[in-house]
Amino acid sequence: MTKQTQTPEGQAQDPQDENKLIAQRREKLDGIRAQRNAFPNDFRRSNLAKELLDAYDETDKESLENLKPEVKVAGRIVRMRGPFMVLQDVSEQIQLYFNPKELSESLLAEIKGLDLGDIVGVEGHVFRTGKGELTVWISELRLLTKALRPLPDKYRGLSDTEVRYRQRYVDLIANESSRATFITRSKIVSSLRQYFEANHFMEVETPMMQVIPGGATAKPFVTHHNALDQKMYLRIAPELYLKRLVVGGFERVFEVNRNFRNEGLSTRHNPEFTMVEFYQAYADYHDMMDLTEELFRKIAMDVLGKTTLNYQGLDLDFSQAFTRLGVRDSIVKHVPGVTLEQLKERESAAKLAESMEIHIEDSWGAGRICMAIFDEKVEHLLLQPTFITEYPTEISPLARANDKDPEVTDRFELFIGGREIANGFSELNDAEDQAQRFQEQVEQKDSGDDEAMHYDADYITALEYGLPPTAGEGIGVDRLVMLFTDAPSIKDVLLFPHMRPHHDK
RNA sequence: GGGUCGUUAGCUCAGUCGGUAGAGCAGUUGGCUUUUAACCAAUUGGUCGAGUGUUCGAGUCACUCACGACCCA
Repeated sequence: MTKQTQTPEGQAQDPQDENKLIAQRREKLDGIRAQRNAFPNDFRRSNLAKELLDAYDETDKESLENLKPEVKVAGRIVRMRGPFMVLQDVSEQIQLYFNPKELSESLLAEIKGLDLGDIVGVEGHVFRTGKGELTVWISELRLLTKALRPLPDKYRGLSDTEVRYRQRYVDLIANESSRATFITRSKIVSSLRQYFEANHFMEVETPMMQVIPGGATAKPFVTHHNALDQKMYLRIAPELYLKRLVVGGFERVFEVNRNFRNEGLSTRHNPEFTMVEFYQAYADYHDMMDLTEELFRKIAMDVLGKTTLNYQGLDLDFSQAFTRLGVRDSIVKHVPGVTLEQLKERESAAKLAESMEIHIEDSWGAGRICMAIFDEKVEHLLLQPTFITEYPTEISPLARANDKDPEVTDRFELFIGGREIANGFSELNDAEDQAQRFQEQVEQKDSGDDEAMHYDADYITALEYGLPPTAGEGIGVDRLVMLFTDAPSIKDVLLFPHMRPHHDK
């Protein structure tokens, strides 16, 4: 918008901040400014690079010489080699060629003044070079935007992870693999939407800023509404709002959006992350598990064209039915020497946890102790897609208790590659039971658990109007994308991951 | 929060035992002009993350801090 280096007096503000490469480019830009509009916006292209590469894929050199298709392309110059340049647009890269002997002096000067990173509009005809590469023979070229900063290494790209995350725009210019990751992410989200829409789910948007944060056990971010002089929270989950909508009669709803949890950062956690959360009336958690399998297969087919993939060396197959296993059964299966009997009573479960050096609290029941054992000993072993079911009621305050065993709920979590990917359950739709469970959460909060839930009176009121028997689920989109893009860190699938700010600049 | 490793030119990286800071790419100049990391010749470019200390002398050793990566909790 403004010329950063120039004060009104024309003095350089911060000369030592400018390296020589940038200074040279600024000089070129000043020269252009003196002659004409340096940032014209009247060039319109006729074709994307990929359209041309596809259209003439099978056309040989001679046929192209007869056709001489006239085209206009636009994009960023990412490589120069003698009379050749490579232009990169959103779709692909295409080579440009100029013959210095046939060009006007002014056009030759325009080309000579180009730097890597500049954005140009080109007119010319498509031909094939001696080596067979489809190329646009430049007859006209205009600089559309001067790039003031040099690009990373043309061959090795940008590998500094910190710069890749902080300056994603540079990463996207320089690294094809990064572009591919985010294109895949977009396809996955699109595929999700298609699936839910095809199955008569309605997409909705519910509050991201909430007065009572609910729907999950997590620490929220706190903010403040000035006009209302009111404390507000960034949502930790949309769950309670989505179920209000099912009460209202929207029997199938879904939302793809951000949640915010005030936790540490890791290769699996970002403070804001994307979930798709969905609810279906007249369905139970078995239906949700079936739906999940179907959804994963669709996404795999849409994104990869097959139902198998390799994640960080691990072969995954979504075509087979996912294993379904209770929490206790999974412990018995994966931890040698543990019996089902040991896990049923609090006393024996606590003893077992102690022998494993797993920290437990006095207030915890057998179920919660089992979860601690599961988290420590089993979760990371669940590599192939596995639904773990029978979550204890004491840690599932929004889930429907099992009809036969009220100590556990009709809930599941999906694990793939040793990580939690999804969480779903038959919803608790008994308003009185829900009120009591909220009350227990409040007691836990009072006794120091800052992740425990608030009492949401309006949600109870909604349930009192009647929530039809419903099941719901949330799937972590970032972790899903990690699987499909073989990304080791969540930061690789977030365009702008949260980074600690630099202080010394 | 703890541990390990990293931070050197615009980018990617070397830098030996503590003794004048290097390469490739990018840039500049010239040549070449249907190349493929184009090529040939010449050449510019450094607050060695920040700071303190040890030393005659620190990119190098010690400590503190910042940021990042990985592992652990």
